[in-house]
Amino acid sequence: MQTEHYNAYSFLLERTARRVKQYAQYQFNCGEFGITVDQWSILKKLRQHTDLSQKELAEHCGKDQPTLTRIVDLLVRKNLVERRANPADRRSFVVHLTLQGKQKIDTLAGNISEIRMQAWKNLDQTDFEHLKRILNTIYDNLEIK
Amino acid sequence: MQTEHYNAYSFLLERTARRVKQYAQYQFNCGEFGITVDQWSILKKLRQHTDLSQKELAEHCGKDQPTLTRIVDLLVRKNLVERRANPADRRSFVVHLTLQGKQKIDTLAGNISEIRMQAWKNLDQTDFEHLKRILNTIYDNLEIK
DNA sequence: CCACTATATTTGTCACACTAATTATTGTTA
DNA sequence: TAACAATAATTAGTGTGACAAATATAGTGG
Repeated sequence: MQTEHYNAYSFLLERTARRVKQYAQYQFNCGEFGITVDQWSILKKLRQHTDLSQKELAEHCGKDQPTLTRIVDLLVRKNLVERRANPADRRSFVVHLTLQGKQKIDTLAGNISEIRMQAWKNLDQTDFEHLKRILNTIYDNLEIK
Repeated sequence: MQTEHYNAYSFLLERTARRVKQYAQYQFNCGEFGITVDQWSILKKLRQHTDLSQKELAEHCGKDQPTLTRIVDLLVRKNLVERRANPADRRSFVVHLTLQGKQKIDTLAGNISEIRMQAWKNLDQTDFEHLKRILNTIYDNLEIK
Protein backbone atom coordinates (compact mmCIF):
# COMPACT_ATOMS: atom_id res chain seq x y z
CA MET A 1 0.00 0.00 0.00
CA GLN A 2 1.29 3.45 -0.79
CA THR A 3 1.09 6.13 1.82
CA GLU A 4 -1.50 8.38 0.23
CA HIS A 5 -4.13 5.71 0.75
CA TYR A 6 -3.71 5.65 4.46
CA ASN A 7 -5.23 9.06 4.66
CA ALA A 8 -7.99 8.46 2.13
CA TYR A 9 -9.77 5.51 3.68
CA SER A 10 -10.71 7.28 6.86
CA PHE A 11 -12.21 10.13 4.89
CA LEU A 12 -14.22 7.78 2.67
CA LEU A 13 -15.36 5.69 5.57
CA GLU A 14 -16.52 8.59 7.66
CA ARG A 15 -18.11 10.38 4.77
CA THR A 16 -20.07 7.31 3.75
CA ALA A 17 -21.14 6.41 7.25
CA ARG A 18 -22.36 9.95 7.75
CA ARG A 19 -24.33 9.92 4.56
CA VAL A 20 -25.90 6.56 5.35
CA LYS A 21 -27.10 7.91 8.65
CA GLN A 22 -28.16 11.25 7.25
CA TYR A 23 -30.11 9.64 4.44
CA ALA A 24 -31.91 7.31 6.80
CA GLN A 25 -32.68 10.10 9.25
CA TYR A 26 -33.98 12.24 6.43
CA GLN A 27 -36.37 9.48 5.39
CA PHE A 28 -37.35 8.92 9.03
CA ASN A 29 -38.22 12.60 9.28
CA CYS A 30 -40.14 12.67 6.00
CA GLY A 31 -42.19 9.71 7.19
CA GLU A 32 -42.64 11.28 10.64
CA PHE A 33 -41.40 8.12 12.32
CA GLY A 34 -40.86 10.09 15.52
CA ILE A 35 -37.52 8.48 16.38
CA THR A 36 -33.89 8.80 15.39
CA VAL A 37 -31.86 6.21 13.54
CA ASP A 38 -29.92 5.34 16.68
CA GLN A 39 -33.10 4.98 18.70
CA TRP A 40 -34.34 2.59 16.05
CA SER A 41 -31.25 0.42 16.36
CA ILE A 42 -31.95 0.01 20.07
CA LEU A 43 -35.61 -0.81 19.56
CA LYS A 44 -34.79 -3.35 16.89
CA LYS A 45 -32.25 -5.10 19.08
CA LEU A 46 -34.79 -5.30 21.89
CA ARG A 47 -37.25 -6.92 19.54
CA GLN A 48 -34.75 -9.73 19.00
CA HIS A 49 -33.42 -10.04 22.56
CA THR A 50 -36.00 -8.94 25.02
CA ASP A 51 -35.21 -7.46 28.43
CA LEU A 52 -31.49 -6.94 28.14
CA SER A 53 -29.62 -4.97 30.75
CA GLN A 54 -28.31 -1.63 29.61
CA LYS A 55 -24.79 -2.94 29.55
CA GLU A 56 -25.73 -5.89 27.36
CA LEU A 57 -27.79 -3.67 25.12
CA ALA A 58 -24.87 -1.26 24.73
CA GLU A 59 -22.58 -4.11 23.70
CA HIS A 60 -25.03 -5.55 21.20
CA CYS A 61 -25.64 -2.17 19.63
CA GLY A 62 -22.03 -0.99 19.63
CA LYS A 63 -22.77 2.02 21.80
CA ASP A 64 -21.01 3.09 24.95
CA GLN A 65 -22.87 3.10 28.22
CA PRO A 66 -23.35 6.85 28.69
CA THR A 67 -24.77 7.12 25.18
CA LEU A 68 -27.06 4.20 25.81
CA THR A 69 -28.31 5.71 29.05
CA ARG A 70 -29.37 8.82 27.16
CA ILE A 71 -30.97 6.99 24.27
CA VAL A 72 -32.96 4.91 26.75
CA ASP A 73 -33.98 8.14 28.51
CA LEU A 74 -35.38 9.43 25.22
CA LEU A 75 -37.16 6.16 24.46
CA VAL A 76 -38.67 6.14 27.96
CA ARG A 77 -39.91 9.69 27.45
CA LYS A 78 -41.59 8.51 24.25
CA ASN A 79 -43.18 5.58 26.10
CA LEU A 80 -41.52 3.06 23.80
CA VAL A 81 -39.54 1.26 26.51
CA GLU A 82 -39.43 1.17 30.28
CA ARG A 83 -36.70 0.43 32.81
CA ARG A 84 -37.49 -2.51 35.04
CA ALA A 85 -35.59 -3.58 38.12
CA ASN A 86 -33.26 -6.49 37.51
CA PRO A 87 -34.05 -8.99 40.25
CA ALA A 88 -30.62 -10.56 39.92
CA ASP A 89 -28.66 -7.34 40.45
CA ARG A 90 -29.92 -4.19 42.07
CA ARG A 91 -27.29 -2.07 40.31
CA SER A 92 -28.81 -2.75 36.92
CA PHE A 93 -32.02 -2.37 34.98
CA VAL A 94 -33.49 -4.41 32.20
CA VAL A 95 -34.94 -2.45 29.34
CA HIS A 96 -38.41 -3.60 28.44
CA LEU A 97 -40.36 -2.81 25.28
CA THR A 98 -43.78 -1.37 25.93
CA LEU A 99 -46.76 -2.38 23.83
CA GLN A 100 -46.44 0.97 22.11
CA GLY A 101 -42.78 0.22 21.42
CA LYS A 102 -43.59 -3.13 19.84
CA GLN A 103 -46.27 -1.56 17.70
CA LYS A 104 -43.87 1.15 16.57
CA ILE A 105 -41.35 -1.49 15.50
CA ASP A 106 -43.86 -3.56 13.62
CA THR A 107 -45.26 -0.52 11.88
CA LEU A 108 -41.89 0.80 10.74
CA ALA A 109 -39.86 -2.34 10.03
CA GLY A 110 -40.93 -2.64 6.40
CA ASN A 111 -40.35 1.00 5.56
CA ILE A 112 -36.93 0.97 7.15
CA SER A 113 -35.80 -2.12 5.26
CA GLU A 114 -36.67 -0.34 2.05
CA ILE A 115 -34.76 2.76 3.09
CA ARG A 116 -31.73 0.64 3.88
CA MET A 117 -31.94 -1.19 0.55
CA GLN A 118 -31.43 2.00 -1.38
CA ALA A 119 -27.71 1.91 -0.62
CA TRP A 120 -27.19 -1.31 -2.58
CA LYS A 121 -28.24 -0.18 -6.03
CA ASN A 122 -25.55 -1.22 -8.52
CA LEU A 123 -23.90 -3.52 -5.96
CA ASP A 124 -24.19 -7.25 -5.45
CA GLN A 125 -23.66 -10.05 -3.01
CA THR A 126 -19.93 -10.22 -3.70
CA ASP A 127 -19.56 -6.55 -2.95
CA PHE A 128 -21.27 -7.05 0.35
CA GLU A 129 -18.92 -9.88 1.23
CA HIS A 130 -15.91 -7.75 0.35
CA LEU A 131 -17.20 -4.84 2.36
CA LYS A 132 -17.91 -6.98 5.36
CA ARG A 133 -14.52 -8.64 5.28
CA ILE A 134 -12.59 -5.41 4.82
CA LEU A 135 -14.48 -3.47 7.46
CA ASN A 136 -14.14 -6.25 9.98
CA THR A 137 -10.43 -6.54 9.29
CA ILE A 138 -9.95 -2.83 9.85
CA TYR A 139 -12.05 -3.03 12.98
CA ASP A 140 -9.91 -5.82 14.38
CA ASN A 141 -6.68 -4.10 13.38
CA LEU A 142 -7.52 -1.10 15.51
CA GLU A 143 -8.38 -2.68 18.79
CA ILE A 144 -7.07 -0.58 21.67
CA LYS A 145 -5.26 -2.75 24.14
CA MET B 1 -29.17 -9.35 -1.99
CA GLN B 2 -31.23 -10.78 0.80
CA THR B 3 -32.95 -8.47 3.18
CA GLU B 4 -30.92 -9.19 6.29
CA HIS B 5 -27.91 -7.54 4.68
CA TYR B 6 -29.60 -4.25 4.26
CA ASN B 7 -29.58 -3.77 7.96
CA ALA B 8 -26.08 -5.10 8.57
CA TYR B 9 -24.04 -2.78 6.40
CA SER B 10 -25.01 0.38 8.23
CA PHE B 11 -24.01 -1.16 11.52
CA LEU B 12 -20.65 -2.34 10.18
CA LEU B 13 -19.97 0.94 8.51
CA GLU B 14 -20.73 3.06 11.51
CA ARG B 15 -18.94 0.77 13.89
CA THR B 16 -15.80 0.76 11.77
CA ALA B 17 -15.83 4.48 11.15
CA ARG B 18 -16.21 5.09 14.85
CA ARG B 19 -13.34 2.80 15.70
CA VAL B 20 -11.08 4.38 13.10
CA LYS B 21 -11.70 7.77 14.63
CA GLN B 22 -11.50 6.54 18.16
CA TYR B 23 -8.23 4.73 17.54
CA ALA B 24 -6.67 7.77 15.91
CA GLN B 25 -7.89 10.08 18.66
CA TYR B 26 -6.54 7.73 21.28
CA GLN B 27 -3.12 7.82 19.64
CA PHE B 28 -3.35 11.62 19.31
CA ASN B 29 -4.03 11.84 23.03
CA CYS B 30 -1.23 9.46 23.96
CA GLY B 31 1.17 11.55 21.89
CA GLU B 32 -0.24 14.78 23.35
CA PHE B 33 -0.76 16.20 19.88
CA GLY B 34 -3.08 18.82 21.32
CA ILE B 35 -5.69 18.58 18.55
CA THR B 36 -8.59 16.36 17.57
CA VAL B 37 -8.75 14.13 14.51
CA ASP B 38 -11.23 16.46 12.83
CA GLN B 39 -9.10 19.49 13.55
CA TRP B 40 -6.18 17.65 11.93
CA SER B 41 -8.18 17.04 8.75
CA ILE B 42 -8.75 20.79 8.42
CA LEU B 43 -5.12 21.66 9.04
CA LYS B 44 -3.93 19.11 6.53
CA LYS B 45 -6.27 20.39 3.84
CA LEU B 46 -5.00 23.92 4.45
CA ARG B 47 -1.45 22.73 4.00
CA GLN B 48 -2.39 21.58 0.49
CA HIS B 49 -4.67 24.46 -0.51
CA THR B 50 -3.73 27.58 1.33
CA ASP B 51 -6.17 30.33 2.22
CA LEU B 52 -9.47 28.69 1.32
CA SER B 53 -12.74 30.32 2.29
CA GLN B 54 -14.68 28.51 4.98
CA LYS B 55 -17.20 27.32 2.44
CA GLU B 56 -14.50 25.85 0.20
CA LEU B 57 -12.78 24.31 3.16
CA ALA B 58 -16.02 22.73 4.32
CA GLU B 59 -16.57 21.18 0.90
CA HIS B 60 -13.05 19.83 0.63
CA CYS B 61 -13.25 18.32 4.09
CA GLY B 62 -16.77 16.96 3.81
CA LYS B 63 -18.08 18.99 6.75
CA ASP B 64 -21.08 21.26 6.84
CA GLN B 65 -20.59 24.96 7.35
CA PRO B 66 -21.72 25.29 10.97
CA THR B 67 -19.42 22.45 11.98
CA LEU B 68 -16.55 24.04 10.11
CA THR B 69 -17.16 27.39 11.78
CA ARG B 70 -16.82 25.73 15.16
CA ILE B 71 -13.71 23.76 14.28
CA VAL B 72 -12.08 26.92 12.95
CA ASP B 73 -13.02 28.67 16.21
CA LEU B 74 -11.10 26.01 18.11
CA LEU B 75 -8.11 26.20 15.79
CA VAL B 76 -8.06 29.98 16.13
CA ARG B 77 -8.12 29.66 19.89
CA LYS B 78 -5.08 27.37 19.63
CA ASN B 79 -3.31 29.90 17.39
CA LEU B 80 -2.97 27.38 14.58
CA VAL B 81 -5.00 29.33 12.02
CA GLU B 82 -6.40 32.83 11.68
CA ARG B 83 -9.38 34.28 9.83
CA ARG B 84 -8.42 36.90 7.27
CA ALA B 85 -10.76 39.21 5.41
CA ASN B 86 -11.49 38.07 1.87
CA PRO B 87 -10.85 41.11 -0.30
CA ALA B 88 -13.11 39.74 -3.02
CA ASP B 89 -16.15 39.21 -0.79
CA ARG B 90 -16.84 40.87 2.51
CA ARG B 91 -19.19 38.11 3.57
CA SER B 92 -16.44 35.59 3.70
CA PHE B 93 -13.11 34.89 5.36
CA VAL B 94 -10.11 32.99 4.17
CA VAL B 95 -8.60 30.66 6.72
CA HIS B 96 -4.87 31.14 6.98
CA LEU B 97 -2.36 28.82 8.61
CA THR B 98 -0.16 30.52 11.19
CA LEU B 99 3.51 29.68 11.47
CA GLN B 100 2.62 27.70 14.56
CA GLY B 101 0.00 25.83 12.53
CA LYS B 102 2.50 24.92 9.84
CA GLN B 103 4.99 23.74 12.40
CA LYS B 104 2.35 21.60 14.09
CA ILE B 105 1.52 19.95 10.78
CA ASP B 106 5.12 19.26 9.87
CA THR B 107 5.84 17.87 13.31
CA LEU B 108 2.87 15.50 13.35
CA ALA B 109 2.51 14.39 9.71
CA GLY B 110 4.82 11.41 10.03
CA ASN B 111 3.31 10.11 13.24
CA ILE B 112 -0.17 10.39 11.87
CA SER B 113 0.63 8.51 8.67
CA GLU B 114 1.88 5.68 10.82
CA ILE B 115 -1.26 5.71 12.93
CA ARG B 116 -3.39 5.56 9.79
CA MET B 117 -1.36 2.70 8.34
CA GLN B 118 -2.26 0.44 11.22
CA ALA B 119 -5.73 -0.13 9.74
CA TRP B 120 -4.33 -1.86 6.65
CA LYS B 121 -2.60 -4.79 8.25
CA ASN B 122 -3.67 -7.97 6.43
CA LEU B 123 -5.19 -5.96 3.57
CA ASP B 124 -3.80 -5.05 0.17
CA GLN B 125 -4.14 -2.71 -2.75
CA THR B 126 -7.05 -4.67 -4.22
CA ASP B 127 -8.94 -4.43 -0.97
CA PHE B 128 -8.48 -0.71 -0.97
CA GLU B 129 -9.82 -0.46 -4.53
CA HIS B 130 -12.86 -2.54 -3.58
CA LEU B 131 -13.51 -0.48 -0.51
CA LYS B 132 -13.20 2.77 -2.39
CA ARG B 133 -15.52 1.64 -5.16
CA ILE B 134 -18.16 0.22 -2.84
CA LEU B 135 -18.18 3.18 -0.47
CA ASN B 136 -18.38 5.65 -3.31
CA THR B 137 -21.24 3.74 -4.88
CA ILE B 138 -23.17 3.76 -1.62
CA TYR B 139 -22.41 7.43 -1.20
CA ASP B 140 -23.78 8.22 -4.64
CA ASN B 141 -26.81 5.99 -4.15
CA LEU B 142 -27.92 8.00 -1.15
CA GLU B 143 -27.81 11.51 -2.47
CA ILE B 144 -30.72 13.54 -1.14
CA LYS B 145 -32.39 15.38 -3.95
C1' DC C 1 -31.04 52.74 -8.41
C1' DC C 2 -34.38 49.41 -5.90
C1' DA C 3 -36.47 45.41 -4.62
C1' DC C 4 -35.65 40.65 -4.68
C1' DT C 5 -33.12 36.61 -4.39
C1' DA C 6 -28.91 34.11 -3.46
C1' DT C 7 -24.81 33.30 -0.73
C1' DA C 8 -21.18 33.15 3.42
C1' DT C 9 -21.05 32.92 7.93
C1' DT C 10 -22.81 32.55 12.49
C1' DT C 11 -25.90 31.04 16.26
C1' DG C 12 -29.10 27.88 18.56
C1' DT C 13 -30.91 23.37 19.50
C1' DC C 14 -30.92 18.55 19.68
C1' DA C 15 -28.59 14.08 19.29
C1' DC C 16 -24.54 11.22 19.75
C1' DA C 17 -19.34 9.78 20.96
C1' DC C 18 -15.69 9.76 24.21
C1' DT C 19 -13.56 10.48 28.67
C1' DA C 20 -13.49 10.97 33.47
C1' DA C 21 -15.67 11.04 37.78
C1' DT C 22 -19.55 9.67 40.97
C1' DT C 23 -22.90 6.56 43.25
C1' DA C 24 -24.79 2.30 44.49
C1' DT C 25 -24.18 -2.35 44.65
C1' DT C 26 -21.67 -6.71 44.23
C1' DG C 27 -17.85 -9.87 44.76
C1' DT C 28 -13.50 -11.10 46.99
C1' DT C 29 -10.25 -11.83 50.36
C1' DA C 30 -7.80 -11.11 54.44
C1' DT D 1 -17.19 -9.94 58.80
C1' DA D 2 -14.71 -5.83 57.28
C1' DA D 3 -11.92 -3.72 54.01
C1' DC D 4 -11.09 -3.75 49.25
C1' DA D 5 -11.59 -3.95 44.40
C1' DA D 6 -14.83 -4.53 40.50
C1' DT D 7 -19.09 -3.46 38.14
C1' DA D 8 -23.81 -1.07 36.41
C1' DA D 9 -25.54 3.03 35.76
C1' DT D 10 -25.38 7.94 35.79
C1' DT D 11 -23.61 12.72 35.32
C1' DA D 12 -20.65 16.29 33.50
C1' DG D 13 -17.73 18.36 29.97
C1' DT D 14 -16.03 18.74 25.35
C1' DG D 15 -16.29 17.93 20.42
C1' DT D 16 -18.88 16.93 16.35
C1' DG D 17 -23.08 16.38 13.07
C1' DA D 18 -27.63 17.86 11.26
C1' DC D 19 -30.91 21.24 10.70
C1' DA D 20 -33.16 25.80 10.97
C1' DA D 21 -33.03 30.58 11.53
C1' DA D 22 -30.64 35.05 11.64
C1' DT D 23 -27.33 38.51 9.77
C1' DA D 24 -24.59 40.68 6.44
C1' DT D 25 -23.26 41.14 1.86
C1' DA D 26 -23.51 40.12 -3.19
C1' DG D 27 -25.76 39.71 -7.48
C1' DT D 28 -29.79 40.37 -10.61
C1' DG D 29 -33.88 42.09 -13.01
C1' DG D 30 -37.04 45.64 -13.25
